[in-house]
Amino acid sequence: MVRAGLTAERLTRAGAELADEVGFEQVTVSALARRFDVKVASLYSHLKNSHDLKTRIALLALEEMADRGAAALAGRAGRDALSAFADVYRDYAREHPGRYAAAQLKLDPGAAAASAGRRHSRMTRAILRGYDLDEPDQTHAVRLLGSVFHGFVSLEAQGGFSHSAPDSQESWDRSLDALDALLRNWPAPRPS
Amino acid sequence: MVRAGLTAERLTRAGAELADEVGFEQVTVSALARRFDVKVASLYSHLKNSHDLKTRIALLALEEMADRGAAALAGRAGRDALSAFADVYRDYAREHPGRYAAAQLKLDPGAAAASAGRRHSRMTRAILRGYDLDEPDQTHAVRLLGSVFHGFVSLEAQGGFSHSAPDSQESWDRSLDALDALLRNWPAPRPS
DNA sequence: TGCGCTGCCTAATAGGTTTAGGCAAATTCT
DNA sequence: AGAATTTGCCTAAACCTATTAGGCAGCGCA
Repeated sequence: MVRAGLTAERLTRAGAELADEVGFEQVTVSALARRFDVKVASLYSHLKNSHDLKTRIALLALEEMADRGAAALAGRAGRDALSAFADVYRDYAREHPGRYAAAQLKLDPGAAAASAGRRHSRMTRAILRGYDLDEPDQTHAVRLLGSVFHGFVSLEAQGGFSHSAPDSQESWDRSLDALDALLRNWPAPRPS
Repeated sequence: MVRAGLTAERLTRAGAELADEVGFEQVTVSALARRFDVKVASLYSHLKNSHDLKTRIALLALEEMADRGAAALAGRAGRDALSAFADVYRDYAREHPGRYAAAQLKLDPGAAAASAGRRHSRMTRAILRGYDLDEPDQTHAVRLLGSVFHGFVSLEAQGGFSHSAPDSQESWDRSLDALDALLRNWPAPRPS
């Protein structure tokens, strides 16, 4: 009986591929076992449970996006950096829809702390170095940017923008123009 | 044997409550049957299948949000309308996390057409009447607003903004300030 | 060469999904 | 009212996923 050579890492990678193929929802310990031509129970020596698998895929996706983000930011600033960084999320979601969905998993505090979440917010903050914002406006802007990136990408993936003109690519470009203009001219809190 | 009086509508409403209580992921035909103290198979005269149930909950959530949105917009314009409308999504997601999650379900074309999706985009467009935007910028702005609303609310729900100052409420207010400023001063496409 | 650890297996339990077919309650007709 | 019919919930069964317990064989090392 030849051993399959299972490890948590290989399972996670295969799980990520599976997610991209059939959707993150359909990622199942059983399907993964089938893919390795192995009995389901065998996976439980490497994974705590199904949720553990999903969490690992989420962490992988967050790392991969962070890596791409870092590469995109290298040597860029201002609107250039903004655009390149934003495209990282959009492109990643298009190439790896299952992984992107995984990254939206609500992580428990332990996993969240071990995740690339901090890298993401640090990189977003780095983009703002090209603009003139002090705390706490910088944090507000980080959150706004994150919201736009995630919101646009996920509405687009949901099909929210399809079947209606103009092309969503155009809206993406113009939204980034708009964010760039906004960051260059960040408004003071309005008097309440 | 007393009849339970099941209907698709009652099941949908109960499913929505269940979603808010235990999370949309955990909404299951079995759990719903338990809640009505009825055998699982009985639900299949009212629901095509599990996916049908989820779709109905999603449609309900979209309708409810659209209703609230319409109420919020009545008699308001400009920044007031923007703020009230945005709060509809955020408040709804906080009051009804399971329903809000349901509303993110990717609908098949049939369901999407029958959904309140169009109402949502028409209302968002109505907000822009308080600003001076022509097509196609209006469409771009509609999409950007939708992205911010959904993105912020869902990152917040995921816990993305917790455990770090400042309060996410503040970022929400300032983001709306920013959007208001942006819409008042929507930039032309930058020369490429 | 044999010892032990590790990795994958069999077996079993529990719960969710879905279909087929039955009986009784509710509704309609005479 | 009583009979006929429709409808609603049930039993039964097949199948899938998740998870745990315990077994045996291969591989690494002495």
